[in-house]
Parts: sequence; C-alpha cells; structure tokens
Amino acid sequence: MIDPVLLREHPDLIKRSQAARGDSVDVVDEAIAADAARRAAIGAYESLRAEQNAFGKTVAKAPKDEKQALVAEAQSLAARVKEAQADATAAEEGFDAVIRRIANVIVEGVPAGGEDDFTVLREVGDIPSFDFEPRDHLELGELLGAIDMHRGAKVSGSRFYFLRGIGARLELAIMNLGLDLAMRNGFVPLITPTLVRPETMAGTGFLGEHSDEVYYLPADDLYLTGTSEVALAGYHADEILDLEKGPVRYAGWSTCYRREAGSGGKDTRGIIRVHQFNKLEMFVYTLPENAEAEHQRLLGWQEQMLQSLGLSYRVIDTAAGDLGSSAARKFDVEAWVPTQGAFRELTSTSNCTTYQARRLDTRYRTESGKTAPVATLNGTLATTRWIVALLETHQRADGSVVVPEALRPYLGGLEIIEPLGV
RNA sequence: GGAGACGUCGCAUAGUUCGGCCUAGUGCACCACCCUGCUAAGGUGGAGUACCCUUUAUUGGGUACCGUGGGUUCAAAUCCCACCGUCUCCGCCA
Repeated sequence: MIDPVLLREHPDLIKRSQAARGDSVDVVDEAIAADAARRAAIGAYESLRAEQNAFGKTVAKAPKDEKQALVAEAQSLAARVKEAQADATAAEEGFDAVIRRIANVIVEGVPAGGEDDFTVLREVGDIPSFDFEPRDHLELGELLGAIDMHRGAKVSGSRFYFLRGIGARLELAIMNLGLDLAMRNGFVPLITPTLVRPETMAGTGFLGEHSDEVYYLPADDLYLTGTSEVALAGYHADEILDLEKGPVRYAGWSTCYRREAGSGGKDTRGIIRVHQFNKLEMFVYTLPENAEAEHQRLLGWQEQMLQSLGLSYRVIDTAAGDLGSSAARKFDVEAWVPTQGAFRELTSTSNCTTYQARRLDTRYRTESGKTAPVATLNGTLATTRWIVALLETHQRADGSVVVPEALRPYLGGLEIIEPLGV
C-alpha cells in the first residue's frame, strides 16, 4: 500500500509513477476523493459516538424513575450511531479498495515502459564458445544420470522431474554455497512453511495479479507458496522491529510451487520452467533511507554467486511496467544459456520500499519515538534452474562437465562430472 | 478424529459469578525527577497501538482496541455464536 500522506501531499509524484508503469493515472484522483469521504464519515461517526458515551453515563447514574425516559432517548441515539458507523465502515472499505489499486512509486531512474524496455546495466564474463556442438542441459542431465523428466511426468505430470544422483547433489551444493555466502553476511537461515493461510498470501499481494499462478488446497483453505518471500514477509507481520543494530536479514530456504498457468508451451523442455523447485531467497528488513544501498548489496551478492560458478551474465534494470505492484525497482541477473543463445533469468531482486511493510504492518521506532513502516527487499541467491546454466556452460565434448572450483567443497572435492556410461 | 482447559495494556496477573462505579487494577521490568555518601532501599510522576479533528515545536481534544469476526443491549473484557491459536488427555498415523 502506498503512503496515504504522500497521496494527499504529492499526488503528482504518484501520477508520474503510474504513467511510467502504464497503469491508471485517474485512480490517484479517485483515491484522493475516497480519502476525503472516508475522513468525513469517520468524523461524523466519532462525534456521535462520543455523545452516546456521555449519555450512557447519565443513564447509569439516573434515579430509577427517570431511567425509562432516558433509555427511550438513548435508543434513538443508538440507532443514529449505528447508521453513522455503517457509513464510516463503508467509506473506509471504499478507500482501501481504491488505494490498493495504486502500485508502489518507482525509484528515480527506473526505465518507463513494458517488458522489453529494460536497461542493460552491464554484461559480465565472456560468452562461452565451443569447438563442438554443445548439448542442452536436459541431454547432459540424462547423460549424467542427473535429471529424469520421464519419470517425473509419470509420477506427477508435465513440468515435474526427478533430480537424481549428481543432479540431486548439485542442487544441494549450489544451495549450500549460497547459504554460506549469506551467513558470512549476517543472514539468519530460515526454513519456511510452504503452505500458508489466505491472509498471509493476500498480505504479500500474490492473490492479486498472480492468483492464477498459485496452487490452492480447498479442503484445508491453504495456499502453496511460489516463493519463501511469502512466509518471510509474513514472519514479522504486526510487529515493531528494532533496526538500530542494522538491517534484519533472512535467508529463506524452501520448495516453491507454481502453476505456470499462463505459460503453456513455453520452456517445456527440461527444468527451466517447472511446477516445483527449490530456492534460497534473501529477505531484508531495513530503514527506508537505507533501502537503495541495501538493494545494491543484494545485487552484489547475487553477482558474486554467478561469478563464483563461472557463469556469464548480464544485469538488467527492469522497466516500470514489468515490476510487480509492490516493487519500486527490480534488477534481474540473467545467465547466458549456450544452447538457447540467450540470457535467461537466474535471479531477481526487488526493492519494495515501505509498500509491502505498510500492508503487513511491520514497523520500526523512529528517533522521535513514533512508529513508521520499514522497507523490505528480497532477492534470489540460488535455485534449481541454475543447474541449467551450470551444466551447459561447463560441458566438454565427451559430455562430462567441469565443476567450478567454488562448488567442489560441496561435492566432496569432485572436479569432473562424468557421464554414467563411461 | 474425540473430550476438556485456556487466550486481558512489554512480561506476570486481577476483573468475567450478578453488563453500567473498568477512563481495565496490581506486581515486575522501563523512563524522568527527588531523597539517600552511592552497583541496595525508598518517594513522586510518566509511559501502549491505530485512526480522526486541531496545532504544525513532536499542542490539545476525540474514537477504537481485553485472541479475531459477528450478534444481543440504551450500555459488553463481562452475555450469545462462529473462527483462530495454545495446552492436557484419548484415539489414529508415512
């Protein structure tokens, strides 16, 4: 949710942001009107209610013979209070519904426009070249006995898979590499629930535009989370955090579930786009004035991960229209996937400023002792998908794959992954 | 799955029998000041969250909040209903 004070005092700022996103600009004026209506309705209700409270005391103290007449009077007052209260509630709900349609105000510098209007900030590492025809990750995965899509489909359907042998170990190794990096930088590891209540799911906004993407269990009224961000954001909901000693950082480890409803036919081969995968997610609560610097740090750690795995990548500054509603800025790190001849997203990091925290009611105490919403940020540190770029980038002509040095300690010192047949 | 107990202002607890004297008492912890020649004790005062109006020096006033949401009533921490959570016992169990 955006800041209602900003709405009142600087609506032009919000309008500019909405325009850059390609979202409705008129909704801002609607929200201002709804805010005025809400405040008027609340004022009317509260003064009536104060009258009723005072009157209640006279009734209580009145001698018995006068009580009956007073009660009759109080009844009509009570009816008016009830009416005013209903009006106030309706006005608040109306305001809430409108203001929720306004997305977070983008950070200065975010490119305007849609999906294709991103800015490339930098490319790092040479595009790998091969003196043989490179195999794609699935062919390699099968050769190495690492990925089994057929049996995944047999057991669970399309877009499901088994990671087996070195495949299973590779995933754990990448995740653990990320976890160690996170812990060196003060993150607290957190293995999160992957089934959450509707309130939790709604609190992070995933039931809005992403509701098609979410698995739902009607028998228990629970949702399967598509990222641990959901649980990590909910973790400190309704709390006042102490940020004086610095930001509070969590590394969430969880399985993620996505229906991939709108992506029929896209990336059907291999494990690029699947219904279930594992992910290590950074999540930070920090002071609003430190959010942009923290965002750069999260991006830095992500790049460190890709570099230590020897992957070539580029960093893009996502355009306003392609941001989620709660992100004020988003950087994606995309790794080069040789057989696709393209960069594919491996990580994403969003600065949600105070937008998400305001809805979740996560606050800190300012120097003057007042409370104010914190800023939240999130970013990927490792996922199952990384195996794709890793296998393809480091493959050799015979189908073996060189293990990047940083990963070897996590695989018992293994340097080369050999095909099973050899 | 069955039976029962419980949920109060940071923590602990009183209040719920019989609705109004609860603007929710008390202890601990906390903050300020006072007293005291001192890592003790004592005294006085203060202090929650959200929203609205006013002021805009961070002033003053109001409304709401006793797990959550409904209901009854002139009036609900207190009565009724539903839900959520915690604990105990029984049953079942990858």
